[in-house]
Amino acid sequence: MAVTIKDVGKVANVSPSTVSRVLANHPKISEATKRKVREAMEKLGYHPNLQARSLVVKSTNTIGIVMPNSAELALENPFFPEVLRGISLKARESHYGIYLTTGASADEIYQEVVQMVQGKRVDGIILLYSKTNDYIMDYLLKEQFPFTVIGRPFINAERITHVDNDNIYITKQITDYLLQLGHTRIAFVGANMEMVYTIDRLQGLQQSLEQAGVSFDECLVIYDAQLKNRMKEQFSKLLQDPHPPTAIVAADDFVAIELISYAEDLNIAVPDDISIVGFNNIIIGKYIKPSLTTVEINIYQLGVEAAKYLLELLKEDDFLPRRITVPAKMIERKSCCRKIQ
Amino acid sequence: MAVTIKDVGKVANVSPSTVSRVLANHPKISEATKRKVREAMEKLGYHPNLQARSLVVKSTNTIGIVMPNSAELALENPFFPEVLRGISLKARESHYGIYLTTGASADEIYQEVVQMVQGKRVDGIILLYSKTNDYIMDYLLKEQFPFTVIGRPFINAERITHVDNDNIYITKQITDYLLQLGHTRIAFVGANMEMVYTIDRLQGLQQSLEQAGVSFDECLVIYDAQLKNRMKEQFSKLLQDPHPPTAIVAADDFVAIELISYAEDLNIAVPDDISIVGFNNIIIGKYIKPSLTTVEINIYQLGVEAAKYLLELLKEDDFLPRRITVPAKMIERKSCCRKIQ
DNA sequence: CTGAAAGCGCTTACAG
DNA sequence: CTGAAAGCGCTTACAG
Repeated sequence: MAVTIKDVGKVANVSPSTVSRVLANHPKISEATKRKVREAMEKLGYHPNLQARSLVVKSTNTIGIVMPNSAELALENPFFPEVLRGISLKARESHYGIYLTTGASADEIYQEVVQMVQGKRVDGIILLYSKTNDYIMDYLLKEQFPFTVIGRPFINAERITHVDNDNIYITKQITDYLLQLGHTRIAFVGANMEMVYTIDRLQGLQQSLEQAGVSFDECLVIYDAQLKNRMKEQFSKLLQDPHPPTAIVAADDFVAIELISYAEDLNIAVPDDISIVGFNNIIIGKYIKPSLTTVEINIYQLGVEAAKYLLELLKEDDFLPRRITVPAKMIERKSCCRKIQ
Repeated sequence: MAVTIKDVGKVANVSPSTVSRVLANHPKISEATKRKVREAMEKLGYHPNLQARSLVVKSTNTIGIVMPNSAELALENPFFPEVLRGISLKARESHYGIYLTTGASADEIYQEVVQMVQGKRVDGIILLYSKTNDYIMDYLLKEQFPFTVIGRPFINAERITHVDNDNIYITKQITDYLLQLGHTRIAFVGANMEMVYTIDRLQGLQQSLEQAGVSFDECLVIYDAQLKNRMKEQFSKLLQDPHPPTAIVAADDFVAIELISYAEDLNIAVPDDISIVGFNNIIIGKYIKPSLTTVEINIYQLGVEAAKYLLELLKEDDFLPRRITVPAKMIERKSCCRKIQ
């Protein structure tokens, strides 16, 4: 059915071995026979069967990407396509393909990863997120399977190559900024304590407050879990605190925009009554009113670096684990202002 | 190195053939030896090599997804993750994996598709978009390679299984709605004539106008190409028309939101001075002011159906091409109102 | 119910 | 510079 090296060998009057060698552009094959063989390929419309090659060379030239749980709406935000764009760039440069995980639950994802790894579907894996309690990472570590992580591994970080923003530092900067605007009651809304980046950001917040001698109030942290479809309620409750916050650090721009909308409904002015800052710098943040102060975390770059180092790791035997920090930067717009006394 | 069926055969005292058969849960193998073999697998941590299996059964159990050109920022919008969620669901149900195209240009994508197909990396393909001039579709058709399309194929639609909204109809409905609000000067902003869905939507607009005896003005169509970073300029130019539009159909919610923002800058009130309707029903549309009237196109469902029919197509030999229409529905919110005389 | 053999389409020492 | 042979890890007629 499909045309194989045998067929082109027959046409070119050489052995299959020779065909295989010109495929690899082996230096010891004469130009003459290379030409002859290539003509035959052309004529027959030959294309190598990648599966067969993979089987013998024990490498698939594809990298597996583990996406977050697709059941969650986390995917609505543009993190995913953007990081994929970055990964694609590097993968393409090295002629690697991309295989995707699709699981809707942590267990399903785990099963798929095992399949990828043991089924020899991919040469390496990029984990698109880092959770506190991740048996996928444990598994890959145990199998000594090549992988890199976007985010900070909660444990074994020194053994795992990962690329991340300095979430502690950038959130400290943001908080410093809010403090400097006179805010001392600063809430954190949308905290998902399963995600390591949340932990880091909260820590940055606390560090900043501590350094400024402002006490950190646990009540001002609104967790993701409490939020499920009840953000508005939680938000108005927050505002009824005897000492309500005058500034909010939102988990991401989506949360921020939602809060801004509720504020309007509740007759709270942003930024006059309450300052709000988001994360991720989604395009729309520029267009809403007030335009959103946020953090550019360079998602694309996170993808690029994660792929780049995975590929290096696949090439070198003596690759040492490392941490790559992608710069994040506050984008000051109009959703924060000086606290009004 | 890796454990193979030979190894488990040895441990279980059976031939490799038998191991292979219990792997396939072949009915003619006795329960006793099945148990024995499975124990051996367990003990050795055996996992089948999918590559090897694929090579002989000539099927990879993976579907290829052709994404739009990743160079464009089209990916910022949540269409992609959402459609992927739908495809994933069906793929997972049938134990299919997902292989992704990553090309940054049409040519690159074409090369990757050829690789997927000829390299036997995937069993079938889902095209995530439909363009007017698509040599990828021609190629797949010529190769008789199984594929489905999200969107209406511009040519050969009757030979290609595709899933789409009825873009003509829904846009006609939207336009009827605007007409009924008293608008007769209706612009269309962000038209990308390469995309078949744009063509259909424009057609729906025209049909509606025609039916209402309102003349269609070519000048009120603003093309994507003219828009590159100059939407604000184009928009204000549009408003300076002797007969400026009082309503706008935007190519998608992103464009709509951007327009709303510019309107504010230009001191034009939405919806009082100008009504705006978008497409896709992105989450944020609910939260901006004014909340966005838009069209729910059921992206997730588009993905589900595209995958479902691709899988059927792969199973049946006598599968007939068909068109699946996913319902779209206008979501009326606050960005449109009756024309003020 | 199970095994021996051939083969999927390629690569790669080994020889010459 | 090139070919014959073995082998990657599996499946599947064919036989018994």
